[in-house]
Amino acid sequence: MTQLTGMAPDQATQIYGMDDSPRGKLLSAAARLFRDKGFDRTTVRDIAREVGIQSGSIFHHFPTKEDILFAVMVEVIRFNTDRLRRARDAHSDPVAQLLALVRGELQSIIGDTREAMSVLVYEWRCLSPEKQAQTLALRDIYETLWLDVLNRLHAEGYFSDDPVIMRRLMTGMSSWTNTWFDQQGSLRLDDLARLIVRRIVGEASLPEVSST
Amino acid sequence: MTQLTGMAPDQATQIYGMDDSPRGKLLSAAARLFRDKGFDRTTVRDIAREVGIQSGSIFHHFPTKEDILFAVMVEVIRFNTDRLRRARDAHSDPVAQLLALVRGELQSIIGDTREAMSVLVYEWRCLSPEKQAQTLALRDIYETLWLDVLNRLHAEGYFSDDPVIMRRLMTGMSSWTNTWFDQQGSLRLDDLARLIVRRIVGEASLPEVSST
DNA sequence: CTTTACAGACCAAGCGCTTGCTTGGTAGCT
DNA sequence: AGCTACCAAGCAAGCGCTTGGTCTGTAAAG
Repeated sequence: MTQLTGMAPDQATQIYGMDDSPRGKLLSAAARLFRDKGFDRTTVRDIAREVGIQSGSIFHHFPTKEDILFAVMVEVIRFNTDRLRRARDAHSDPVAQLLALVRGELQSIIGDTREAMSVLVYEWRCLSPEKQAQTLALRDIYETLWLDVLNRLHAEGYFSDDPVIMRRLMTGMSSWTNTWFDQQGSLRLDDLARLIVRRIVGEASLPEVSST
Repeated sequence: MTQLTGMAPDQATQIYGMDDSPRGKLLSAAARLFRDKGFDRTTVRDIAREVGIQSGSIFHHFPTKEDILFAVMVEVIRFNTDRLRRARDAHSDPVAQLLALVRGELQSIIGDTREAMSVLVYEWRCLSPEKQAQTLALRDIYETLWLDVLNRLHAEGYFSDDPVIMRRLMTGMSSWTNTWFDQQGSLRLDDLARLIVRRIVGEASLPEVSST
């Protein structure tokens, strides 16, 4: 009666980028719990209960609890790097590209992958140094996407300050939104994205139409 | 031989705003450990070892481990609210006031109280709901300081967007600096403050002289 | 078309260790 | 005499993880 594969245990509260295999469901549940209670306060028994199996059965899928956290992080970085790459490639104008990047990042932070993203920010130090290094390598790819666009904007005179520092200020603005942005509120994600871009390129003309 | 009061156990690595009483030393050590390892991964035995006493003796000063975390947070909010109030009162021009606030906040995040401040951001959910509410009340006072100045700037036409949202973007930029700012690096804290203020009020004239 | 083999998904029980915290008592200062 | 600061020992609970076994679906072998 309790084969996980064949049935929907509670609701299929599944996080984007994670499939509906036993492993994927485990990752979705773990991501949500890690976000809500933190990695350390989440027990393997919690995760097991959420998915509907015994705590010991977790270790049929992952060697350690830390590996679950690691898998969540790797999965979400990969997924969002892809998303950002697609968003950028949809435009040629660098301002439009920056707007697309911001929109994509906001989507990941307050949209479909918000659980896993906030885990990425807040549970970083729960990883062993080796796994931290591996995650960092993936993050570098992600950051290169940003710096390419920002460097071009800088070269074309859209702003005068150091692009690296501008990116850091943007990261701060974006990642903090997970503490206050209300999906139901009157501020639309797209408007917020424009607001942030305007902090960087000033009141220069922003394209009117929006696209994915 | 091991009375904590009468001797310096390691070095007096003491955090601003916390005195050199047994309680104060405990809080300083705890803040640093909480920052480095996180609240949950820090054991009362860790804190005790750092201070040079037995783990059980901790509970002569605090009823529970959570109360240590709570005390760290209350102490640092109080200290930094005072600092910001003084910074604001040193100026009458609203742009200069905003700059002073940003400088003060950066000082708290990457300067003297950086350990305790990052605990405030990252270990928030380790508090019980009641204690969270108490801390929130203190934070409201802190935030009112900001909104008063931002509202005035808004009214005087220095920027056109919602002051509340501007403050949130600023909070993000500021708090994120604790992940990247290098005290030894070439970027001075004061320059960073000006950079941030310029994101809000644009290229409007910033005062040249700096003051505490 | 059955039989046999096997791997993936899971259970029931529990081991060894760490954790926050308690208890009962002592040393020194005022 | 009493208070503050501490020690030495240890308890109960919870933790990550292990072990040995069961069930089920799939697929090749006979």
